[in-house]
Amino acid sequence: MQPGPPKFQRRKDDRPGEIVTAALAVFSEKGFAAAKLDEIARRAGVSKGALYLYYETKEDIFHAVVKTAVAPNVEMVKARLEAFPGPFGGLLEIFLPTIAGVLSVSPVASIGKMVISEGRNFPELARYWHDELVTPMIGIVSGLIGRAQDRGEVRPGDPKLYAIEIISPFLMALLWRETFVPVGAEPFDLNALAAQHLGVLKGGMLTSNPTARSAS
Amino acid sequence: MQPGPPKFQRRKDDRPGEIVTAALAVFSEKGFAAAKLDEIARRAGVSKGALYLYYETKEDIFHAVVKTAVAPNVEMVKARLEAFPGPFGGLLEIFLPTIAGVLSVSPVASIGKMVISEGRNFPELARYWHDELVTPMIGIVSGLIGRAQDRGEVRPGDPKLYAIEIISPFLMALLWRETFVPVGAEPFDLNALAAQHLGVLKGGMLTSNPTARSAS
Amino acid sequence: MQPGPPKFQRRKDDRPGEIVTAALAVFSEKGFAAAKLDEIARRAGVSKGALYLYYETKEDIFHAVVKTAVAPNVEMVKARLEAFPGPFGGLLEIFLPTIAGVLSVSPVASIGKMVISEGRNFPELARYWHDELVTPMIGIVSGLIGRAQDRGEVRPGDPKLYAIEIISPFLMALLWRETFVPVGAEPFDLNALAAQHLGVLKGGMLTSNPTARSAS
Amino acid sequence: MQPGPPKFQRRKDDRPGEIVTAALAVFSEKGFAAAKLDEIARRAGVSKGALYLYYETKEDIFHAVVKTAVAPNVEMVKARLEAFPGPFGGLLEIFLPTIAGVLSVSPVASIGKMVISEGRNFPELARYWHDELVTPMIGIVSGLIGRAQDRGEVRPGDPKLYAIEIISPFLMALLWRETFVPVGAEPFDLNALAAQHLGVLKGGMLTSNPTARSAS
DNA sequence: CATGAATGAGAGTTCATTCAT
DNA sequence: TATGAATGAACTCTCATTCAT
Repeated sequence: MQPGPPKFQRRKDDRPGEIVTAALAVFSEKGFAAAKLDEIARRAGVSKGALYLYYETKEDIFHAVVKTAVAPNVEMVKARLEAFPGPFGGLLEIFLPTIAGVLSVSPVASIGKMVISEGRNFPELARYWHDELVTPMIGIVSGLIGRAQDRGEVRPGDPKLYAIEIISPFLMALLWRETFVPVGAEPFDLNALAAQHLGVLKGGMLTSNPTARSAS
Repeated sequence: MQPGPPKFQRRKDDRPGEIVTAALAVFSEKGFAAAKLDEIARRAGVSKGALYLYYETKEDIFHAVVKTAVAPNVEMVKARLEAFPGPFGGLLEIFLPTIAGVLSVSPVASIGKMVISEGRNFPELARYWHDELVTPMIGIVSGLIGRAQDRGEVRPGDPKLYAIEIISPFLMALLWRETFVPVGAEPFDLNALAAQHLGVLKGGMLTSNPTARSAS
Repeated sequence: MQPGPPKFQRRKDDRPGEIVTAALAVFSEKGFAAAKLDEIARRAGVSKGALYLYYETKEDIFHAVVKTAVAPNVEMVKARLEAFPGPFGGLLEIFLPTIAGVLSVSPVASIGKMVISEGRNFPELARYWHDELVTPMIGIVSGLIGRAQDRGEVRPGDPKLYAIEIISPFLMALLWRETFVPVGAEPFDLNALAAQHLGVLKGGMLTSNPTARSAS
Repeated sequence: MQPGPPKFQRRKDDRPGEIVTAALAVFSEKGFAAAKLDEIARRAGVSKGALYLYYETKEDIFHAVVKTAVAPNVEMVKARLEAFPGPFGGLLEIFLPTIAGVLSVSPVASIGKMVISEGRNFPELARYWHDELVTPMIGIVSGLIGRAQDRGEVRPGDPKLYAIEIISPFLMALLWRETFVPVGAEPFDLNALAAQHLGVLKGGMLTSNPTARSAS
């Protein structure tokens, strides 16, 4: 009789992390309701009962998954954006490809789609994302745009709507990837999108003579 | 009271239509899994058993709902877009506000969100939408853009990506409305968005001298 | 292929009654926690799911069972007791055997034991029984005793404590039957108990000269 | 500090006793099924796993609790009762208040209620209590009554039923306290009950001239 | 066609019990 | 001995689907 893997396994305190990782995968594949705790447990390598050592309910696990994506990101992005030295056009040149890259690898994308999908049934989560991630992000970008307008770099217009302009093609590409690529659609080339989007924004959002700004 | 006509045959007997209408409301409020057939039947004014006289399963009803939005729209939009006489810039001027208007009232918006939300669990639906609605629409717009590029009205670049550029802010506004407005967020002013978006596209996508080269 | 019993059976409105009857049996045999809905359903001849067409939760079924015993009894007993024409001693002669008889056949006995057993975990039920059954009953009996004292038939003393005296041997016999008889103990002869109890009460609670009462 | 005695051997190491004490509290508050081993362990100040070093199963702990109450009591009570010198009436005068006192403080009361509540599910325990505690007690009292009858102190009648008469009001008061007092009912004054009960028994059970026939 | 009571498989959750440490 | 993280069987409850009427 081979000893095989022991029935009871390690009991580390990275269990919550493993569970959240497994849950993220299952929730984002199936949605909240269709996700089975059995499968989350299996993928996390624990028994179903073990989930309840760390989380109170299925919904609680879902909350943990959604909140995972938020905390570490906002401050870092804010710091990097606000520390950028050059003009707004230069910032776009740097950051559009960065967004494209982040969306390709980060779980933020999957989680964002989950928030969109399940927001109606979990208003607290929608509110949490709105308050903790989306509003701050838009605030940061709007602020940068407003200051760029003061400097004459960006045309007149509502900075929030400009922020939407900047982000929305990436959101659409993300949803495309999650929705239509699995059924055979061609995925968008995020780098090409970033490049072409940069062109549109330079031509349509920035002023043609950025040197006209009041203080050089 | 004549015994001739059987009572009054109370309505056009558009039971399937009534069921789909009720189902659209419930599915878009709750999502597929959380929608109860009891509620759909109640809103449709029929018994739960009656649903099964017209549809085989819950999923079947969902399919019917999703397909509803597609058929009548594509051909009409295509006809109107391709019949537009003026230059591409003029077309944008007309159609951006139209898109804004349609998204405000049409069920296409709700259904689109449903497709995004539930696509993973119902690949046939994702494929159906992709094949029947999204791809044709993008094809139409890409075609217009391509011809406008031939006429020198639109800058060089991938017409499909330009199509994304055009649509994506409206998609984002729609998702914003469905996701964050219910938890207290400010909705976007779709008309203002259309106006500002038009400005960006004119500056960033169109050429400044469209008549420059009539034939390439 | 024999038709056999149809899979779906009658749908009368005496289902609640059948369920409560089955539930009474199971709850009183096993206690609340150890009673399985599977068994209640099986004994009621319905599926597990059918229970939920009539009751919201297991606890709800338990409530229904407990309340069953109360309503029809109090008023009837009160009427009969208060309509009794003769002296208190005669009333005891009639009613002690009656109590013995009722406890032998009525579900009140089982339910009473359930209330005692589960009262801690279901305070509402304890309160309900206290308010609706026990307190009224004791009130009635105390009232009779008080008036008998006024007539000089019953010795001085707290009428409520006398009421306890009257009832308690029957309660004890009931609990004996439910607790020890199933493991082989000899059951009490309720009639003999009633007779001997009557003797004790006549000698120890009633006055020796009932004719001394003020109004004869 | 001498290295001799190993540390201080912190306590008498009466773990089983501590566990039983904790378990008594939890079982009598919640009943068997609703009692959680987690809570017993917590109250006993040990880990959940430690319970299994001393007892095989939850049921085993329950057994230990129930048996606790029995052993030390029977012999002592028997000795004291049988050593009582005076007539039966005098014995009642002494012992009724004693019973009242014991029921107020001893865990026997709680355990007795547990046996009543859970007896159906644990027949061995019912049998154990019946055989080891209840039957002996009733035997002792019946014997005393029988001898008192022989001495002409107690009226004719089944001694066992007289024993029931004597005890049952206290049992009822106990169950009242456990069941209805927690939901707001007035508790019985056990001393008043003992006094009034004594009066009833003297009048209804004892003869008026105990010395009449010394030997029958 | 239409009803809605009834079904039963399947889900989330609990908790006595086990075992690696 | 002692711990407490981990297990997994069992339970209550839900709801899409079916069928007697």
